[in-house]
Amino acid sequence: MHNILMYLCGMYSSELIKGTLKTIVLKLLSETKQMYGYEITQKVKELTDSKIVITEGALYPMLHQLEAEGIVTTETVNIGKRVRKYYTLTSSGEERAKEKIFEFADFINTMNVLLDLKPRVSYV
Amino acid sequence: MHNILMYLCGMYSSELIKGTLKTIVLKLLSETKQMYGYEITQKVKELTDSKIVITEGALYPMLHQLEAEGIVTTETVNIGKRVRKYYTLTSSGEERAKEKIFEFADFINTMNVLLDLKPRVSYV
DNA sequence: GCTTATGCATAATATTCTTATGTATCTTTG
DNA sequence: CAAAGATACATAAGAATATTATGCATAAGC
Repeated sequence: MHNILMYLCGMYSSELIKGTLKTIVLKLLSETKQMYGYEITQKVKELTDSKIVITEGALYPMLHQLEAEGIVTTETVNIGKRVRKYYTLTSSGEERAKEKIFEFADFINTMNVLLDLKPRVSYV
Repeated sequence: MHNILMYLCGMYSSELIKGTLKTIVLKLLSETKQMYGYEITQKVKELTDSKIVITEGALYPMLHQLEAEGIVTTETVNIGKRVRKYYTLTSSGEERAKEKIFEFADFINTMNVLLDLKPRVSYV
């Protein structure tokens, strides 16, 4: 279904989203301090009107990777009989988040030039 | 080298570029009517100050795929004893190019909201 | 009670790119 | 004039990153 409708029913062809997951996660964590996986998926869905939907099969391995790299630390909390795993940026993680967001803003500007889109994006 | 320097020496972490190759190629073809592969790699390098460098290992298979899908047609031209393969958008290819560029502009806007970047990008 | 939502996780597969390799001609430069 | 670099195509092996499918378990809504 490669027509105008696909943009109304809330999906990008998946290849575009590829590569932005880490940036999105780091941005959310840099704003909210502490989030758990499921919360991240819902927040992204909400903020993008379901245009970007993060799958759990992509998110959880990514979070584990960030933890292994020392970008985030985790805290497991019991909610009734269920478990919630909260993720928090380390100080090096906050640095990494800034870099990633700056990089993305710069990338967008480059793409705008290439595709004749306007105007430029700034991240301050 | 995850620091500010990597943005000056002209490289994005490769995952960002992933997914944008088809959009870039279709955009260039929609402007220049007729281009050959090597020309595309050089044009992108030039327009982006070497920030985006398309590798041949990615480009040629993509062009072949576009041809198989009827998005482009090819014309082989002899330059001396060498061969050049020119690619031209079909009419359905021109339609596809517009869709892809529109989709990307929309994606950028969504990401801007998500990442608190401003302002919005418009493609008219 | 049954369905949906919440919440974690992993494995198999698909997609898309990088890196490496191969072939061949043309141009520049010491 | 020989070597190096640029031009021009192509494909294969491997890496990275995502989707889809599956699994388990508790909580909430109807």
